[in-house]
Amino acid sequence: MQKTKRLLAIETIISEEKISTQEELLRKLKGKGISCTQATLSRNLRQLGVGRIPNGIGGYKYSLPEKIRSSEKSPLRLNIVPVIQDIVEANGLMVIKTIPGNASNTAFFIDGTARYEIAGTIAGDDTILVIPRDGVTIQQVHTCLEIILPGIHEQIKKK
Amino acid sequence: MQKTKRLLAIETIISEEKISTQEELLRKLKGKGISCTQATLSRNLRQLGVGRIPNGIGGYKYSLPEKIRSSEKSPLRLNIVPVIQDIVEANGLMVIKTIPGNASNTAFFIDGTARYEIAGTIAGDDTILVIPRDGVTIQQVHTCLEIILPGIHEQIKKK
DNA sequence: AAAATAAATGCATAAATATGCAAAAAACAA
DNA sequence: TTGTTTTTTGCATATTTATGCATTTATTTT
Repeated sequence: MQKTKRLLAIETIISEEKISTQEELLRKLKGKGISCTQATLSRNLRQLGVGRIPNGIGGYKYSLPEKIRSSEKSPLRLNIVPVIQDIVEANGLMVIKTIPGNASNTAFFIDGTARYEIAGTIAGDDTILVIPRDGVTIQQVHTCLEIILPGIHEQIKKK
Repeated sequence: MQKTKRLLAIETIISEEKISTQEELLRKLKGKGISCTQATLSRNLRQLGVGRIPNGIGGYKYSLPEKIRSSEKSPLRLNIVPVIQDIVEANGLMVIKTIPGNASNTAFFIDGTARYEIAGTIAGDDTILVIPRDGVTIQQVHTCLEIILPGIHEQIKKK
C-alpha cells in the first residue's frame, strides 16, 4: 500500500523543513518518488493531526501535533540517548538494548512520541521490542528513531 | 480603536470554545458586539499566532499558540495561584500582591503567557505592577487573569 | 491645526484547502 | 478463487482562507 509510506514521508518532511502549502509538500513528496493529489494530502494531514500555524514572519507552516514535537525538546530525551546500547533487527522487528533497568523508561518515551511508523513497543528489563506498523520497513523505523532521538545511531557506533 | 478589543475577544473565544471556521468566529464576535470582515479576522489570527489544527474527530479547530496554551497546564501555575493575596487597581494599572518574596516568580509566569492585553509587568518583593496594553481596560485584564489563572478571583475572595 | 505618514479595514477576488461522489484498490469471507 | 465489503484515491468542485488595492481611520510631525 502506498498510504503508509506517504504518511511516513509526510511526517519526516514536515519535521525537517518549513512547508507552507500542501502544493509545496506535494512537490517534495514527488521528489521522493511519492505522488498523490492535493485532496489525498489534505486527508492525510488531518489524519496525522498536522496543523497549519503562523510562522511569525507573515506566512504559515505545517506543524506536527504537539505530542510529537514536544518529544524533540523533552528533557527525557537527553536521558534516553545515553542508555541505549544497541539496536538490532530480527524478523522485521526491531530490538533495542539498553543498560539494565532502563528498557521501560525508554519504551515509554518512544510510545510518547506517537510516531505513525511504530505500532507499539514491549519492554523487559534491558530489551525493547519495537513493532513497526504494517508496511513499515526497518529502515524506515531507523529513520524515525533518528528523528525522535537525534544522534542515536552515531552514538551507538562509538560503543 | 477597535482592533485591541477584537484581538482580546478572539483570544478569549478561542480559549473557551471550539471554533472551526473564521465565519463561525465572526458570528461569535458579532454576538459580543464586535464586527469586522473575514479578511480582517484572517489577518488578526495570523498576528495572534492562532493555528488551525485537526480536532481528532474529522474536523478542525483554531488553537492559541503553544506558549499561551501551555501556561494553562503549567505546573508553575499550580504554585502561583496560592501565593496571590490580592488584586487591586490604581490609575488604570493593576497591582497584584503576593506573599513575600513571590512577586518575581509570579510576574515571570504572567509574562510567559504572552497575553496580548498585558504590555508588561514590574515586580518587587511582594508586589507586581501589571501594565495593560494601550486601550485595554482593567476589566479586560481581570478576564485575562481568569483565563491564565483559572479560579484566581474566587480564591482571593475567600481570604 | 494642518499636513504627512502609518495603520487598519473592507471589498473583491485569488489562492489554498476540504469534501461529495464515483472509481479503483485492497482486505476479507465464503 | 470469486464475490463482498472496506479503504483509499482522484476528480471536480464547494468551502474556506489569504491578499492586492483603494479607502478610511488613527498617529505623528511641523
